[in-house]
Amino acid sequence: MSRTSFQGEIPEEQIDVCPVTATQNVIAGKWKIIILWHLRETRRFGELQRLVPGVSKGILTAQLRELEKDQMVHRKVYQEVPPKVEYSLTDAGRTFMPILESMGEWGKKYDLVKKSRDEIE
Amino acid sequence: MSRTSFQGEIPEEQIDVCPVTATQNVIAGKWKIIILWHLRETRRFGELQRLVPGVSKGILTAQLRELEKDQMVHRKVYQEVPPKVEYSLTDAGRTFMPILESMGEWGKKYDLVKKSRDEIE
DNA sequence: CGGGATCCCCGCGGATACTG
DNA sequence: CAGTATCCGCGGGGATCCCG
Repeated sequence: MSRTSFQGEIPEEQIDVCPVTATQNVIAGKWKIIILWHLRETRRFGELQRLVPGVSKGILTAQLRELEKDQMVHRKVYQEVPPKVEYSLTDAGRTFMPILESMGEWGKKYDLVKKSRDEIE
Repeated sequence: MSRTSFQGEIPEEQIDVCPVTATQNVIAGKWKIIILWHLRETRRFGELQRLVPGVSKGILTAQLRELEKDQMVHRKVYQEVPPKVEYSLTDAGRTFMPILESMGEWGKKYDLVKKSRDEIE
């Protein structure tokens, strides 16, 4: 009777066995991809907020904290007044850059395709 | 009638000028990446549901519909009983495959790094 | 300047039942 | 087999206020 598993039930050991899903989990979050993108270069917090249009402080902080926890982003605090914090990519974050660049390239071409199709319709 | 000028108005499509964000919008959705991944090969609906552990029929359908709308996935219906539907990648979907493969590769290495760090702590 | 703490909302995802 | 239709809940994201 306990042999049948319900939808949504996944054996613990099989969670994240798929590398693609593991990656998905890291970049899941409305702003994470664009944040990582702008972190090609070291950025200060306020700078980052200006670069990512539409995000609020609170959410930007939250997403950065998660990226930190996932060891994608490094946070450097300068003990001075007024406060200064710099965000940069970790090693793991840097190895992800080629993917982000590919996504950028793909996004450009995808946009062109979509627009040409929209003109037809 | 008073035609409102374009001053101050931002055309919808210029909001997403950033190609990376455009890509983000396409793959946003809990299951889309792993779905696309399994669509390297043409798959039937039920097959897809077995390959993506944890997703329900309804949600799987919804995500596939969105991918269809974004011209990433093609849906082929065979008019027969019992019903048979095959999903495959469109041209746009196929051009996205290299990125998914990179994500898979990255996910493997990322997993190793995380596990080695977890052992230390 | 770079946050933390709260409150709130809505929309995504999940469960179940039904269908051609 | 491959879906719809419907209800529901939860949590991610947003707004606002406060703070060192």
